[in-house]
Amino acid sequence: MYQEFSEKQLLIMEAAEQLFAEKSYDSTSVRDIAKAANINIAMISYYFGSKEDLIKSLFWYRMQFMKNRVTALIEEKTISPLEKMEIIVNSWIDKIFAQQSFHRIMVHAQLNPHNSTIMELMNSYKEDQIKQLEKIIKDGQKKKLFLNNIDIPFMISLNIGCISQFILNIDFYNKIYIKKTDKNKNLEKIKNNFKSNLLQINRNFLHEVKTTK
Amino acid sequence: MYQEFSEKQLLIMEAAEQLFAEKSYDSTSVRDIAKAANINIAMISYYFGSKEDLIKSLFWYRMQFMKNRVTALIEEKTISPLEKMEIIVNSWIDKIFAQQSFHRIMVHAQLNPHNSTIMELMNSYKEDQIKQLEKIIKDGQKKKLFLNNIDIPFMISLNIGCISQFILNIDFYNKIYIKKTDKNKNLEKIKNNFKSNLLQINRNFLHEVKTTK
DNA sequence: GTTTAAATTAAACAAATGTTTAACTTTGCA
DNA sequence: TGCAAAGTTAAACATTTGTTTAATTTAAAC
Repeated sequence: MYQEFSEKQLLIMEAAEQLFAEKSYDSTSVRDIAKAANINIAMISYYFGSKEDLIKSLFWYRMQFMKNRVTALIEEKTISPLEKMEIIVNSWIDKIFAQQSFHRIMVHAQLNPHNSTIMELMNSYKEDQIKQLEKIIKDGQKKKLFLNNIDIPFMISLNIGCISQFILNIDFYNKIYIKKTDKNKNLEKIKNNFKSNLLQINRNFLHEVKTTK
Repeated sequence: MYQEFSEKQLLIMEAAEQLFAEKSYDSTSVRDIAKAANINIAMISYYFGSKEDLIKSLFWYRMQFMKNRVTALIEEKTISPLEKMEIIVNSWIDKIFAQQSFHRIMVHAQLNPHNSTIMELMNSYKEDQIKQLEKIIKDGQKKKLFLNNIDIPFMISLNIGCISQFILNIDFYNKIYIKKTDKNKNLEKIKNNFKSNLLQINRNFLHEVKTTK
């Protein structure tokens, strides 16, 4: 199932995405979307069929970007399992940072699943993520680089939860940083800082020796 | 501002809580609540004034339970900073596990803030949590037990995010555990397992030496 | 320039929403 | 027993919701 979207459709989808992220799907009316996209209400039904089909299209569209295509990387033999893990975690952070609005909508959809199509898209995405990390960890365990008693479900909820929480409260944490360091860190700095922290956590958990500083 | 609730009010609030957690505040109609609580629609306005005031009351009621009263613990001199940190983190996990439905509503409210009263209740709760952890960490640093360059905002998003993610997807992770260990762990076991994992993470991050096993 | 399809519009539609009304039952107390 | 307050009810209220209609404009093809 491949789908192209016209410019007009993309315009509507992007207006809807912003509103869904701000006020949730349920609290956003088609009239809100029409106003934001500067189009007539009827155009939403005309182009997508219904409000429900609009968010389905949005999920389908954004998921293409979110999905990782890293099966080649995982099989790669010149890169160590630890480096692979770091590449995966980094790509998670990059993608979620790049798609903050959509990520909010995803969290919302996960919290209150009201559409099976969307759930299926998200579950397949989640399972992909888990399989990636799992393969790498098991490979590292086989090579005696990682501990054997790693709690993989925990490790995944640790990573996903931590990234998610940080994104959803980025303004809040930025405010704390300003209060502490007395200067406004820009987003890129915050992101890199976050990355190195999370990677350190993962290395420790996998039993890499801590590089004291 | 102290407030008591009658049995009837509690009945309505608990029915509403369940529905809000399942379908979100916006997707739950007063008719849904009335049906679930087995009362007439008008009773919600009668007892609470409005649907909005109902959820405000619910927040006020549940927040009393969520709030920690541990200032005494923090000042306590016979308990080490590390032990204090573990007590705090454990109490977070216990409380969120005990109030899963309400916790979902809190996450929702955080994602889509639509009421300033609720936001204020939640922010004061969040700030309390942060101050607790911060005091303990700074005390540990002064006593040379913890590293000095601890990123406290990161550590908080790590803990809160990880707990939150785990709770919201507990069915999902339980399914993974069943697939892996081939037996259904009960909730208490899962919780204790989660606790020891998260505490280990925190100890590592604070620079405690890893207790290899 | 005419014709045909696509795009756009304002208006209307039924259904669902939160809240209020006004009538009634029940309860507690003198 | 009588009475006032509290509790409860079904019905009605005005809005808002997503969607459809039917008419009109725009665009492209011949």
